[in-house]
Amino acid sequence: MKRPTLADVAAVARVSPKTVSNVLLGRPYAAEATRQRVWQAVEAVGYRVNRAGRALAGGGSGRIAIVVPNLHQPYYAENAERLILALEAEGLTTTLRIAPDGKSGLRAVQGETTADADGVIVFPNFHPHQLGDRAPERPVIQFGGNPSGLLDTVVMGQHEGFEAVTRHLLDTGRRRLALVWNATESGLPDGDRYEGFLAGLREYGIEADPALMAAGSDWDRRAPGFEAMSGLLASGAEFDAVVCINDAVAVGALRALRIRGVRVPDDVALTGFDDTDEAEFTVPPLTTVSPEHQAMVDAAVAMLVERLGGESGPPRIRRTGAHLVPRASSGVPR
Amino acid sequence: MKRPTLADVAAVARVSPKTVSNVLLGRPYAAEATRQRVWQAVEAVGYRVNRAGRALAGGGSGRIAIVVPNLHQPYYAENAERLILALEAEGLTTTLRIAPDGKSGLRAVQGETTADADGVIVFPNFHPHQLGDRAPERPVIQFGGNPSGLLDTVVMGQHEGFEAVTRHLLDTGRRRLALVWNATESGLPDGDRYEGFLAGLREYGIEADPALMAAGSDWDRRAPGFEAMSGLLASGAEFDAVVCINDAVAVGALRALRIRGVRVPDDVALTGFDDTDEAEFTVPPLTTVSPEHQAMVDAAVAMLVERLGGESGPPRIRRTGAHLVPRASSGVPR
DNA sequence: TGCATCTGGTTCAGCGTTGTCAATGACGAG
DNA sequence: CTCGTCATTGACAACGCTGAACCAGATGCA
Repeated sequence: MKRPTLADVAAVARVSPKTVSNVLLGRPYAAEATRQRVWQAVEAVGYRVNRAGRALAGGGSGRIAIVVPNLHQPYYAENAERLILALEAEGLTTTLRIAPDGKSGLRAVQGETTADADGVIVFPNFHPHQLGDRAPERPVIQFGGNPSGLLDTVVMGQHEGFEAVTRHLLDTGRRRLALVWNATESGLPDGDRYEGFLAGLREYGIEADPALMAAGSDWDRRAPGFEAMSGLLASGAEFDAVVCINDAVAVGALRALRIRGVRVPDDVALTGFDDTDEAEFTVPPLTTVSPEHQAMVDAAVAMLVERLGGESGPPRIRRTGAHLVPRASSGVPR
Repeated sequence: MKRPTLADVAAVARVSPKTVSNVLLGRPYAAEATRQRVWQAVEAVGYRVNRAGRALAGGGSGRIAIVVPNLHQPYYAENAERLILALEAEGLTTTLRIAPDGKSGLRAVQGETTADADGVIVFPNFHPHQLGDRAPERPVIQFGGNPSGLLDTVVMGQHEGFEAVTRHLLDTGRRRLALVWNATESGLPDGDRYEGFLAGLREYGIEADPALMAAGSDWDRRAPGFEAMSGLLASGAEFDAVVCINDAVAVGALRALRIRGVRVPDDVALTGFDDTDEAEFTVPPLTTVSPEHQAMVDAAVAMLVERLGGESGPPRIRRTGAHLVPRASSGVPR
């Protein structure tokens, strides 16, 4: 009982294999009657394309590579899940590639490790300039991060999100806001998130205080969150709120605060960014910003499908919104 | 600049394409000198196999489908990551399939949605008897869960793990142990985990108390953990420890306890199972059981590779160990 | 010396699909 | 009535690779 092929369908529909192929691919110039016969025959024999054959013949594999730094961080896992489901809904199949460092991420984007895919969606962990100056041949969509001008990119509402969370803290009476950040090349915060933070402060006429900024070594939850927060506490700096670059870091920071006996939110308020599942279940639940992940996923998949459909032109940027999700970790002190 | 093919390599090595193929596949009967020439030529032209071609020709796609119910639950995400990396180390590529319910899980195992894979590793969320009575044609490895006798299965140390955690609670003075469980068909706890729990109690001559058992609706962290725990608290039952079926459930339970003002570990001890990343960062950190995930992953991949290598015979079972990871959530009350 | 066997390699066909291009037939225009 | 045109379909050759079968030369053995 072998798997049926195009020829089997063709025999039943009394047309040539090529015509079946044409109908399946939605090519024009196929009489309505033929079209129907073919689809019925497909049903009848239970045909499903052999991707390998199609790929060999030049029709594309229908496979998309999703490149993530890891899966143990909820942000990546949750969005990988959304992407896989959204791509499957488009009839595309997926392959997940783990690229822990910038180098492997780059190789994946450039096709070295993703040769069997028609397109790539990448969570960037490399610096854009490493891409060289020309775009890759296959469609590559960058999911989040700062746009480089080389790749189609979905940009989340980082600026407005951080502005909102900053204002929220100021609105609720906090005044000395610390920052727990990822390490950057310059050693100082930068990018849209920081700009949003500054914009929030500006509304209250407050200056950012470098003494209240701690950078972790990585985006991983433990290193930057726990250690950076511990360092900040040890420095003796005084603050009544902590803005973290993301939820993972905030979870680490929360633990550091706890160990030191600092009460959240009574002594300091704490906020994250991403609205991952775990944020709802920390103790206390974490105030965060929802970057509207589903909208990001939809935008990424839409751009990819357009590119696969032959759309050309310069790299595009799609922006999605972000909104504050206030929870107890930034509650008003008793 | 097309991608080089076998023929290109063959031209450089001055042999036939087939010989190149043989060398690449590690076939016997190839002179050492030829072998070397071929490998050098491969290097020289930068050849990498075209999987589509190989798959079409019957050589297998080298692709393994990993079937998980979801990725937002850390247990699945973390192990999917380990599996992907382990499989890549074997030169296999992976495709992740999300099967939220038993039905889709079943279809994935039976090949309906994983036709392009040479083998499958599945996190079971279906009942074994649904498989019918004959094993699938492709290698399928079951990762965790209860062995059915139909699939190669990696069994984690559930019994010993739950026995250990139960004894740990009893050793530290707890006496009335509640259970927050997943829903089963019978509505009562069952399986190795429950047996382990009972075995632990038995050592202290304590009977399990049905009034202290709460079943959630799902394995997802929110439903069973939070709701089941809330229900148990509302029932007025008295207990000084809570054994949860896994970390995710424990995280939900922790929140329910917190909301009710129950202190952990002062009023009640709380334990999980899985040793997911988040267990280390809850407040307080969660006592749990490590099922030695890496050993499970290694066993699963080893069995799969053996099967791909042509090994036949009846379904096998590989058991891995488990050990207690004591943390503050089961600390001795002050 | 003659024949079987082994070693190292080749030739050929075909896997299932699609692109190219040619073929068929109907139909309207001149 | 003939020809050109258009809509529709089919024949054929690839795509890159591997299995089966085969071949040439070297070796072993009686």
